[in-house]
Amino acid sequence: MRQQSSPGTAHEPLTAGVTPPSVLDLNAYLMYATGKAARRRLTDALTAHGLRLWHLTIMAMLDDAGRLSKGELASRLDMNQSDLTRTVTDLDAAGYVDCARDPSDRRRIEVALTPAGRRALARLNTDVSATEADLLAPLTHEERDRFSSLLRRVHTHLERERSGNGLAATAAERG
Amino acid sequence: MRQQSSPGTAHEPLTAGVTPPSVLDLNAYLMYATGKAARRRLTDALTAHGLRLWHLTIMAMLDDAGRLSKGELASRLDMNQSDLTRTVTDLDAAGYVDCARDPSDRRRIEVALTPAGRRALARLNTDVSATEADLLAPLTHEERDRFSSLLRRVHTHLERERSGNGLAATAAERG
DNA sequence: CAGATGTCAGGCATACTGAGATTG
DNA sequence: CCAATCTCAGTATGCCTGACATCT
Repeated sequence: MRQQSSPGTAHEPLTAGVTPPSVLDLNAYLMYATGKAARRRLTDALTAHGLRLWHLTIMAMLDDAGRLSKGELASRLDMNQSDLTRTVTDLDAAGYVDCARDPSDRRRIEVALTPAGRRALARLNTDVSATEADLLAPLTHEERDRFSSLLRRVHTHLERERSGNGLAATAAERG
Repeated sequence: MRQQSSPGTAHEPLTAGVTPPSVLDLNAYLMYATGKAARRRLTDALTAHGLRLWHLTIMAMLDDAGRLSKGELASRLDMNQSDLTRTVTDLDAAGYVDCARDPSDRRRIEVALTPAGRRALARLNTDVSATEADLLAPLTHEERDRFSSLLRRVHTHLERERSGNGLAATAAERG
């Protein structure tokens, strides 16, 4: 898998649709393309369980953070409010989450995982881990950690820029 | 990693939508999320020029590879044939590409950039570079190179897995 | 009243599938 | 006839906006 810099002028034998040259110099394109592949694989793994990507993401977030309002969920996941409403409705119907108005501010609706939701998440975890391993197959253990760390910092950066709140840089961005 | 809410059920200081905890342990999610952000920024930069993401991608690929058939284009860009057809129609109407049947195999339609297309691409390049710098802002020069290299390897891996072309090794995948 | 939160309807872009036309 | 290439129609999901209701 040497093919780093110096694409040179040489037209390699052109082994079918292997890798194009300088479009790949666009990191933005690479991020987009690999992200697309990641999404596709995750989606494939989930449809077997009758779920979609956002279902998993929301459940994972609730597992981490506990009870969250719908607005917070949407904001933390960089997700649209209206889409979140629909998706949480699905999860509620499936019995995976529980929705309840915040008594102290009745505008807010707080969402939390149910035990059934936690069990479903545990089942999904197996497939997701496999997907993950598959995605990063060409990297060594060490490289995966480095990659993960860089990704995390970029993600934190983008997350912060999006929600527009100018917080001082935290340790997260320094990895 | 999996575990109900943090011991204190109380709301943490809640520093806005900064970063969630263990959802981020999913590299697949990180790849998806950052890819989404990359796409959004690229798209924003392009709409100012009246183009969409695929328009840029196709033109960049043609700039690299020269004349390509529609099928090859779709395959190299991990794009759907039918979507490619529509997008190339746009580019043709805009005068950015030129389509011609391959005389030696009249099923194939070969596409190439026109001079106008090349000029358009050059104009886009400025905005795309800015987007790129913005995306990777938190990384140092060195880190960007490392990140880029890792991304490239992952991308190549996924690309190869996808279209099990005449390559010997990877016929196994692609379920 | 203004502002925050959530719901709903709909538009556009992307991703995918399948039928059909043309050529080899 | 079969296979490859391309075109077209239609669907599903994701992403986004705007209108509205409810609550503070």
